[in-house]
Amino acid sequence: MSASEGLSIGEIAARTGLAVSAIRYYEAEGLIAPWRNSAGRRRFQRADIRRLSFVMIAQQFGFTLPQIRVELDRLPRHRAPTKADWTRISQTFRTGLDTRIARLERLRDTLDGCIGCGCLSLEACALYNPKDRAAARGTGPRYLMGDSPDM
Amino acid sequence: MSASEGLSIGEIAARTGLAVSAIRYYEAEGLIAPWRNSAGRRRFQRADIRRLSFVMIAQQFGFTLPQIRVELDRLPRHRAPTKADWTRISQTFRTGLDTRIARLERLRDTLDGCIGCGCLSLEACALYNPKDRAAARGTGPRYLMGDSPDM
DNA sequence: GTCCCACCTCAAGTCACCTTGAGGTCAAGA
DNA sequence: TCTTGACCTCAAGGTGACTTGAGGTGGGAC
Repeated sequence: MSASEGLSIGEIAARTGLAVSAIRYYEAEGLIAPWRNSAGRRRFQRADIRRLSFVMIAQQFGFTLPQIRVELDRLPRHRAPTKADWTRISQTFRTGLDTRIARLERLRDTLDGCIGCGCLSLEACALYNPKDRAAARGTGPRYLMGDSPDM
Repeated sequence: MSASEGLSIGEIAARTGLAVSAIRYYEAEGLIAPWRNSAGRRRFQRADIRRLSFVMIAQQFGFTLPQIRVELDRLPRHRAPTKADWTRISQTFRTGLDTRIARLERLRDTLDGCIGCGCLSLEACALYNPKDRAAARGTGPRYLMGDSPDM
C-alpha cells in the first residue's frame, strides 16, 4: 500500500467516506494540499483526514467551501484543527445555528397565526414577507443542507 | 393597459414583486397557465396573483417548484387556493418546519456537547454523523432558502 | 506478455431556479 | 416618420458542489 510515504487518495476516501472525485475537487478548491510521489500520485498526511472531517462537519453547519477554506487557511498548511481552534470555530457555528433556528421559529409562529386565515393577500398576509424573502434570495442556489425539505 | 381582458405580465410582475422572467419560467414549469391575446401576449387572471404568492410562500417553507406544482395541480386550473385548501396545505408546511427545526436543534445540542472537546475523530465524534449526513446529501443542490448560512 | 486496478487530467454534465442576451413584433406617442 | 417601450422566443449563462466520461499511465499478479 505505501510504496512511498503517506496515504493514497483511495485510502483517504475509504477512511472519510468521501468519494475520490470529491477529494480531488477539494484539492482544486484549496482545502487540502497533498504532495505527489514520483509517479505523480497524490499522497496525504493523516492530518488531512481530520481536515476533511472538519470540512464535512462545517458543511453540516451550512458553511460554503470558500468559507471553510478561510477557516482552514488560518491554520498552518497541512495542520488539522486543534482543540483551541475548534473551540473558537465552534462558537461561530453555534451563533450561525442559533440564527437559523430563530428564523425558522419566527416563520413557524407566523404560520401558526395564518392557519385558518388563508388570505394569502399580498398586502395583508404576514407570510408573504418581502423583507425576509429578500434576505433569503440571492443569485445562485440557496442551501438547506442539514435540513432538506423532505416533507 | 387592458386592451383585452386580464392582466399583462408586467402588471403581474409589479403586483407580485416577481421578475418578468421568473413569471415566464413558472409558466414553463406549469405553475400558472395564462392565455394569449390576439397579439400573442400573455394575459393573466387575478387568481394568478394569489397562485404566485402561494408559490413564493411555499418556497419559503422549502418546497421545490415540482412539489408546489403538485399542490397547485390539486386545484382546478386557474383557481387560487381557498381557505380550505390553505388549512390543509399549511398543516403540511407546519410539519415540515417542525422537522427542520428539530434537526437543527439536535445539531445544536450535539455541538454543545462537543465544544471543548475538539476531537473531530471519525470514530468517536458525534458531530461527524454519517447517518444524518447521508440524509442531507443527495444529487443536486441542497437548499437553505429561508436560512442561508450568513454567519 | 497481458490483464487489471488504481490512479491521473481535463472537459463537460447535473441539479434547481432563474437571469441575460440576441434578435424580432407591435402599438402608441412626439 | 421615427422612436420608445412592452412584450415575444429561444439559447445560453451562473450559482455550488460535485460527478461522469473519455482517454492515458504505471505497477503488480498471472
